[in-house]
Amino acid sequence: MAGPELSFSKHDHEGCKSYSRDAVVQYCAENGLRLTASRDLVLEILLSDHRALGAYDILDEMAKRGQSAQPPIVYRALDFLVANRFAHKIEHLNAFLACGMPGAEHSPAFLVCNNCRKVAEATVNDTDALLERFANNSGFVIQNTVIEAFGLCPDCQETAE
Amino acid sequence: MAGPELSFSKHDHEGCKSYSRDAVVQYCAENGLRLTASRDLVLEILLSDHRALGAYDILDEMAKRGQSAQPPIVYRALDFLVANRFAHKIEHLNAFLACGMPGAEHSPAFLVCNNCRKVAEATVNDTDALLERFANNSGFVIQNTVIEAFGLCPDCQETAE
DNA sequence: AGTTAAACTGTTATATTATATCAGGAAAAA
DNA sequence: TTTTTCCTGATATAATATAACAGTTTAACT
Repeated sequence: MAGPELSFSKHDHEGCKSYSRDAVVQYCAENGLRLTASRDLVLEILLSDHRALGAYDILDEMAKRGQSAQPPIVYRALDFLVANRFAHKIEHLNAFLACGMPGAEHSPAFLVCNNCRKVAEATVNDTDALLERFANNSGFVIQNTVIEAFGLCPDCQETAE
Repeated sequence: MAGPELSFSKHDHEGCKSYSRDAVVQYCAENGLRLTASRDLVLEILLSDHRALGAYDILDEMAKRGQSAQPPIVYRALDFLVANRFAHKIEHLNAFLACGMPGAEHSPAFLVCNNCRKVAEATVNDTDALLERFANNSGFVIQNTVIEAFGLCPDCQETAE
């Protein structure tokens, strides 16, 4: 397993955001995808923190920014972002976050803080291999995986003490 | 990873059901838990197949059996069954299934068929170890995991051909 | 047994998450 | 410039899940 395990650490988040957004813009250009205004806005909101946001949280944030919209706008944007791996859904929370390696073919795994909702993303080749082995034993063919671990991030462990 | 990878194979399902239900009854007796009528009914419905059912599917089935009820009845029963590991939730589907090793302390992983919704359950000590290692690197403490793989079971692969 | 406390049920209402549908507009392709 | 495709805007509604509260059953205690 490998990945930019930065989410829980202090880091240059402005750089982090612009790096990710640039990657999305480039990927769209190379693949004939349209990063329209509403998609870009939702992406921008997700990129503002390494935290999982519900669709209606995003709607609230859009309203705060003077760009209020109806649910289908957000869900369509999220469908686009998730389909192209610019964002991921945390199934257990029905919440979304921006991807750490936008566009790249990968099977993500997540560490999600139960307290602050911050999320660290990693790729999970080894875990995948393990699931693959189990699947092969049963003759099952895996198409996609959901791997989410919940617990406490370093900061929230301290707070709890 | 190990587990009773029977779900996709033909097997003595009557035996399978009664084995599981007996295990639940015994566990409840040993731990002062009450398998009340509504909990038992929901368990019975879940045990009828190795398939994930939505809460409202369960309500429909209760109605068919002349035991119609309101949503809170089912959600409370599911809360009880899941809290005591007699059932699990497939997060990606918002659906539930009976546990293959009721009451036993375990971190389950699932293979879920996208076509027929059948589910095989396994325990994932190795995968857990892997997530643990990643978590430890980040100073994250895992409390629980969601591991779900989606794809095609052997039968549905044949059908698709 | 009688009393109390705890846990469970039944019911209504409502919150939360997500999608169907359809008219219209912008962008790209032909 | 016409056509087609994709995207938006808006309304309505579907699907999933919980809050709240009165009443009942069960268990625990005396």
